Amino acid sequence: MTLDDVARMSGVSRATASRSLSGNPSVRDATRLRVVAMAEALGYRVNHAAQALASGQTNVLGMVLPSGSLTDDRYRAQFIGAMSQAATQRDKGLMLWMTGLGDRAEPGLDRMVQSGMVDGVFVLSNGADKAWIDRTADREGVPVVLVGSRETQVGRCRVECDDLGGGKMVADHLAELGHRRVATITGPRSRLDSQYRLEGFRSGLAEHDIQLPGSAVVEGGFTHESGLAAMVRLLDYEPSAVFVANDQMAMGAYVALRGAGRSVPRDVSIVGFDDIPTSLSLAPPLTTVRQDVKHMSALAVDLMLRAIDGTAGPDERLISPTTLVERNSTRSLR
Amino acid sequence: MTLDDVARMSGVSRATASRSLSGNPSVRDATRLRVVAMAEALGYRVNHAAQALASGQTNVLGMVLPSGSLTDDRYRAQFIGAMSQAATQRDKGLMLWMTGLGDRAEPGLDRMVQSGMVDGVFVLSNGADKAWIDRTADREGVPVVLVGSRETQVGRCRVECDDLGGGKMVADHLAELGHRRVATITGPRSRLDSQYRLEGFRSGLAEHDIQLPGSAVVEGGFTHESGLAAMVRLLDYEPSAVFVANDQMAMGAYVALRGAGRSVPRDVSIVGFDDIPTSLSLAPPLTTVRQDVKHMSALAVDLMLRAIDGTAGPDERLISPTTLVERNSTRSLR
DNA sequence: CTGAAAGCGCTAACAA
DNA sequence: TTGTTAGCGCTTTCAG
Repeated sequence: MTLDDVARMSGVSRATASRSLSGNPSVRDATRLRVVAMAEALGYRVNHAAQALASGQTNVLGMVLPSGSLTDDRYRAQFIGAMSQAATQRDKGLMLWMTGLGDRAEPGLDRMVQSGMVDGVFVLSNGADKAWIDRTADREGVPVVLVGSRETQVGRCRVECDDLGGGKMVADHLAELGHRRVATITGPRSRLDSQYRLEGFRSGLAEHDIQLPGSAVVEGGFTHESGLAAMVRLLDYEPSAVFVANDQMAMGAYVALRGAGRSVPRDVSIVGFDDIPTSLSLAPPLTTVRQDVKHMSALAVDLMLRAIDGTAGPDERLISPTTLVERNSTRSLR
Repeated sequence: MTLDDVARMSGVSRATASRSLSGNPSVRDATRLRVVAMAEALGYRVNHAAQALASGQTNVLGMVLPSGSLTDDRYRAQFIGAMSQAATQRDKGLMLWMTGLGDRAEPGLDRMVQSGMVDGVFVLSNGADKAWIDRTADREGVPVVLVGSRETQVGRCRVECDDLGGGKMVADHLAELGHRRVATITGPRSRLDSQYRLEGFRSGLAEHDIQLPGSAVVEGGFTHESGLAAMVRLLDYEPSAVFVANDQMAMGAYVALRGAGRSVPRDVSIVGFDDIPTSLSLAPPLTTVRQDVKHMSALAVDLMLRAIDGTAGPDERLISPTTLVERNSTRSLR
C-alpha cells in the first residue's frame, strides 16, 4: 500500500496524489477529493521514513527531562502528559529522553538528535545546560524551546507562566483577608522564577503598605524538605500568613507547622504556587496559584512548530497567565 | 556530511563504509578502523530517515500510557523514566503517547503507528485494550509488549513482577513476626496481579496455619481512597497486621488508621506492595514488596528487541523477582 | 492544474 | 573482503 498504488487507482500521477494528500491547494477539488477517498478506501498510510527523507521533516519532537525521577518533581511530571497530548493532537510524535544534558547526558541522546530523529527539542530543566542548548540549537540547527524552566542565561524561545502576576495575586489575596504580618519561603535565589514570584509578592504587598522585612523571607530549594526546614526557621517570626513559592515546599511547611502544634489556617494561612494535583487533597486543601500546564504545553508545541518553519523569533517568550485558586489553607482575619 | 563523504574520504565504496559503521564482520579490520576513524573525524552521523527507509527499521520504540494523569498512578509513573533510560542505553528512541487506546485513543496514535514511526510498542495499561492490541500486533504487524500490566485476556509478550512470590513473602514475614490475626486489602478482583498477590499471601499463610476468613479480605481499587475505605471496613476485624496490595492503598490505610486513633505499627502492622518512592518517606516508612522497575524496563526493552527481530516467542512472559523491603510499618509481636 | 523525473541518504542483494 | 547496483516511498522542482 504505497502512494503509487493510490495514484494508480485514482488515475493520477504520484505527484498529484502526494499533493492531494498533503492538502496542496494547487490541486483541483474534484481530483483531490477522489484521491483522498481512494486513499481512505485503501487504508493508505504515508510511510514515515520516506516522507521524512524526502521532505527533510520528521514530524517528531523531542523532549528532554533532566530530572532523575518524576517523583521528586511533581510539577515537571505534569508536563509530560500535557506535552504528549498537545503533540499528538497536532499529529506530531513526542520522543522522550529522561537524562541529564551535556556531561550528564546519555551519549545516545546526542547521537539521536544529530541524526535528525527530531525536528526540534523541548527542554524541561532548571539550569546549567546552556552549553548543550546552544550547541544543539546553533551548531546542529535543531530548534530548542524551553518549557517552564528558567535558564537564566539562555536566550531561547521559551514558555513560562506569569510568576510576577502570580506573586502579586497572593499579596492581594492576603491583604484582602486582613493579614499584615506575612512572610515568604522563596525558591532558590538564583532562579528567575523564584525572583519573579518574590518580586510580584513584594510589590503587591507594597501597594497595601505591608512590610516584608528580611527576617520574613527565607530561601528554600523547591523541595518538600527545604520547605519544612524553612518553615521551622520562620516560626519565630510568627507570621499570620506565609506565601510559599511552590506547592511541594508548602507541603513541607504543613508538616513543620503541624509538628509545632500550629494549625493551618487557624494559626497561619498558607498559599502555594503551581497547583500540583495533590494540593487539592491536602488537609486542608491548599490555596495556591495555578499554572495552566495544558495551556503552556499547547503554547510550547505551537511555538516549536513556528520555530521549525522559521516563523518564530530567536528568543520569543510566551507568558501563560496564572490564576489564584482559593481553597482552605487561608483564612480571613477580619 | 553523508555516508558518501565518509566513503570517499576513506577511499572505499559507500557499501563498505556502511558495513564498517554498522559493525558488519565481513569488513577487514584495517578498513573498518580507517572508516570509523574518518567518520569520527568528520563528525558524521547517519541520517535517521534514510537509514529507516532503506533498512525498514526505525530504531524507535513506542510506549502507550493510557493513564490520564501520572499523579493518580505513581506506580506506572516510575516506568516512564526507567523505560526511557533503558531505551536510550540501547540507542533506541522512545516515543511516548499518553492516551487511551481504541475508542479512547487520540486519532493521531494510530496514524503514527500505522505509518511505521516505531518498530514496536509497549503498552502500560490495565485493561480492556485487547482489541487495539490485537489489531496493531496482528494486522499492523507491530510487536506489542505489555509492561507491568495484567490484561487478562491478551496472549502477548509481557513482563510482570512476581506477584505470587511477593504475596508469599509477606505472609512469611508476618508469620515470623508472630502475627496470627491478619487481614488483607486486595486490588480489583478482576485483575490478575490482585489475584496472584492474594493467592501468594493466602498460600503462604496456609503454610503457617494462619486463617484468612472472608471477613478479613476486602477488595480495593488500587487507589488511595479505596485503601482508606477498605481499611475502615477492616477496623471491626481488629487485625494485628494487614497486607495491602499496593502502596497507594497502604497510604490510604495509614490515614484511616490514624483517623481511628490506631497507631502503625504499634496497633497494627502494614505491608504494602510496589515500593513506590514515597513509601520510604511515609511516617512510619512502609514495609513493602519491591518491584524492580528498572530491571523490568530493561527486560521489556530487550524482549521487544527480540520480538522485533523475530527471535521472541509470540507470548513470552518474563517474571521479574520481587523483594521484601523491611521498614518500620511492621512490628514483632513476640 | 498535472505529470515526468530527479533525487533524499542509506542498505542489501549480487557480483566480483 | 569489497564494489556495483538497485531500490526503500516519498516530495519537489521543472515542464507542460
